[in-house]
Amino acid sequence: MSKDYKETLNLPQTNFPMKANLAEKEPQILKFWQDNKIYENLQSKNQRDSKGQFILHDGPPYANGHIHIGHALNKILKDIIVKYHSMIGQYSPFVPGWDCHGLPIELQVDKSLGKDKENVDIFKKRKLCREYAEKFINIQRDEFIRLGVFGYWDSPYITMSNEYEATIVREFLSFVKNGYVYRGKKPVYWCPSCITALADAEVEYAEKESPSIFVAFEVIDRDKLPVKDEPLYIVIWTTTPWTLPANLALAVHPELDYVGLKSSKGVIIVVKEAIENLKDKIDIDENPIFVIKGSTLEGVKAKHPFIDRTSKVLTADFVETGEGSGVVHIAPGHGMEDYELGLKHGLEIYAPVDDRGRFTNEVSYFAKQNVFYANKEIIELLKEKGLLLWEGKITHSYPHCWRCKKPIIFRATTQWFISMRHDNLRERALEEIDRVRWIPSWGRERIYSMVERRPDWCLSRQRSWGVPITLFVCKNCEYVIKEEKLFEKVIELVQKEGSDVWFKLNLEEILPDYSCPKCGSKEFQKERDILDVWFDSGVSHAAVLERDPRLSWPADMYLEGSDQHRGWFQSSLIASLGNKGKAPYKIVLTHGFTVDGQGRKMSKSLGNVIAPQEIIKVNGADIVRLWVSAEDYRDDIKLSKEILSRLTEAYRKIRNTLRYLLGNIYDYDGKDYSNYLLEIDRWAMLKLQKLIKKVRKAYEEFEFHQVFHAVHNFCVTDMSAFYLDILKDRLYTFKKDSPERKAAQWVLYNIADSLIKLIAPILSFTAEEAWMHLPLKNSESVFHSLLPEVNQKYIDEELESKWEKLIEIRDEVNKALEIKRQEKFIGNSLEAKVILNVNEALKSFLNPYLDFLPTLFIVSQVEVNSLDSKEEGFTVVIEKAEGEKCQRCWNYSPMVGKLSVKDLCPRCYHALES
RNA sequence: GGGCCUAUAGCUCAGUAGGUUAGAGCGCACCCCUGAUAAGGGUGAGGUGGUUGGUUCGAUUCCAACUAGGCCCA
Repeated sequence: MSKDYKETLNLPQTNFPMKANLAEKEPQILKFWQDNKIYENLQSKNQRDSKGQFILHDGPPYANGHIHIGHALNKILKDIIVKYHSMIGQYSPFVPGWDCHGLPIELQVDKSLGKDKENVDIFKKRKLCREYAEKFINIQRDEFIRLGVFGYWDSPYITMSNEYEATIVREFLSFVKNGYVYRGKKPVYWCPSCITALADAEVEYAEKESPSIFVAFEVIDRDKLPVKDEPLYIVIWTTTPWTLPANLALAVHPELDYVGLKSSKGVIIVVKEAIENLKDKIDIDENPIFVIKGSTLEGVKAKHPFIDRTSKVLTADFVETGEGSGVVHIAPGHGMEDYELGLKHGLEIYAPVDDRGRFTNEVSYFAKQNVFYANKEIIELLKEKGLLLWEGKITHSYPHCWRCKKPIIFRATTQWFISMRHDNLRERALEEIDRVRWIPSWGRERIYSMVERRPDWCLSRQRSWGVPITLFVCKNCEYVIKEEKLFEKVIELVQKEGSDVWFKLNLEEILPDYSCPKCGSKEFQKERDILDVWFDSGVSHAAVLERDPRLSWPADMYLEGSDQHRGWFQSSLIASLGNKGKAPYKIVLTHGFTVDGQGRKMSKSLGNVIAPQEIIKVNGADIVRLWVSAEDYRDDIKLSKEILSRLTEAYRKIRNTLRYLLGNIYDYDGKDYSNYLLEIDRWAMLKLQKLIKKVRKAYEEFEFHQVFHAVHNFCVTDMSAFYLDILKDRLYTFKKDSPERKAAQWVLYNIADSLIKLIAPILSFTAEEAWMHLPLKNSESVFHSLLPEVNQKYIDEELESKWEKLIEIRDEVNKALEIKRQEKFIGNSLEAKVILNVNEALKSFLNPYLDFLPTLFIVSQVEVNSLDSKEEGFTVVIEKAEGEKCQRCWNYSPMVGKLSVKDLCPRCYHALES
């Protein structure tokens, strides 16, 4: 019976466990980071001996609900960037923030108040909103921390803090002082029953029956039209007759063909496509007497059907042929498109309808009537005037109030705006857009075209939970008070007490006996509207970048989902441009949205939602982080069970590679053995340099999926399947202190050290855990070390191409071995002897490697013979290895049995000599 | 309906500045090992490059349309 030599081998030893058990391990590492102030120390270290800085400004998530996978994606991407920059020695502080004001929270609070919401005063309501936001800030904070995201979690920025609110007010008033802010009218959703403006989120669409009528507008000037004596009409179609009193224009599509049709009333003009539809409704001759382009109708004047007013024909691209007449009646005070067209052509934003949905006194015939009831009478009047061509009913989707469920109206009300024209704001914004680096590059196109055609920024909301518009307006002449003293005082008060103070503030106390500089009146109205929340987050550059001593203005980067081209990127740009004249960011990086395995959006109704909390519980936060890094974020980001399981496999491979590296350097002494390297060791060092180069470049260019693929490939192909497999023999069987084994350990240490650092920004928990098991390290946390640099000494193109050739030969040998294995001729490759028949060129190439080839192929013997012919390449023959199996190293050798210890080969025999 | 974007093996990604048989890793199948062992190694099978047209001697790579999907508007 042979002796068990296992004890004489140098097998790997490490406490770094194979099984990650991340769900349990990660909280311990979090505690390690907290207890040892790893993040804080990192910041002060990098601030002290900084190699530059990189400021990534956090876009504040809304403090409402738990975080979802999109939040996780966003914060982890930011974290990877911040950690990378920290690990190249740059000062890269991360101050997280939360967006706290706004409708969704107010609605939640309203909901919880139930019927009480009508009676509760504004201070109480705002207090409840504040508490609601606070609750979710705390929840989300814990969830972000759990993901391993580094940052100043104890001192984030909060848009409802007194200081932040003071900045909002200050920035707003600065816009006022600089002349950007004006009061104008704009149609908003309005519920006449609840007597309030509604936000988009409060509008529900439901089926409603409405009148459907065709109305004739008599043409006054017919110079451009080939009709002389007959009456001539332009026909419109509408389902809201009540908007006719506010009609100020007619719109046609410039590109479409319009026709003149003979009818019993005279000639009517409609779009050509409408003939089919109209022939059953109106008595017409289907053969047009003329055809003209919509554009030629532009400027034609028509008579309002029942009001003494002229409506001019305008052209607009939004006109459709659909069910109507191809002519849209335009009431700028009662429709969004109408409004924009009205603005463009300088029409009055006219909406003679009061809070309760009744016509005002200026409307003849229908004053004081509810608009919906007036529909009928308007139709009657049109009939009387002979201008109603057809009347019917239509059931269509119509907006309703989500509270009272009644139909709502679109009604122009007075709002506050930032003018995009003042001081060339729009042009300057476009110029700034071109100075910013957009990643991906199409982001520039997207925001550019949005800014190019966006309307003025409507700043006011008729709501409670937000920062008030802190202005007084003269009741008599609408003059807006802009006294420096007043502004200063308001800012000071908000800074001290928060923006609640506005609602109890009295003008008399600040400006006693003040009278309007314009009209002398002493009556002033305190504005009750609040600011759009986009203004809140838009000024974060001023509230945070500029004022937080840890940060500086402008930011190097803003990083959010691609929806923010319309949102925060734009509000921040405009807010910053108005008061500072420049964009608050140098780079804007956007990512796509999380979708399921089939590329569909995640939604509760589809049941394809995967919560980050679930992944953390089952797989660990590092798997979430690995997912973020593995996916190309510029596109939509897919997440599915299968993707997670693939990632978990990949994670295990990386982890096990680390474990094996650590296991084999347990007795490494830290000395430099680089002079004892074998050629394969230099090859391994070369591969490591290539990896470092590739990974650093990928981080630098924000292409993290390249990091994942490079690292994974390195672990699988270069290490596990090749270098580490070949190295086993040397590590296990050579004398513990032999220079060959020590040289291998020196290489493994280099690889382990570098690999841990390279993955740290992504697999932060695992990297820190591995770092704890790395001997001879010089910092307590991996994050206090710097990423490895490429060592040019090991870049050797010639070596690389030589080894490509050797690996090619090895692949062929493996194929031959596999055939013999399938035939059961051999099992373990060490049972084989490889005979290579090679041509002359290959022979001289292989000559220096003759002794090394068995190691390379992991076989017991290799014989290299010359090919008889002058053929290309080589052939491989597999035979059984000669001699007996050494019981220690398992290599076969004819010498086994010939030594004093019968079951050992000479190499092991000598290795065991003391 | 409009703007921007995406579409390469079951999965995640490469790649071709248009040119011979489109790559990698994972997964899968089969085999080996049992001294990385809820590990490790080997071999192999997988792609009409979303669809349809066009430009070209030649297109996965350029153009257009369509389809599917995403974001933002209407």
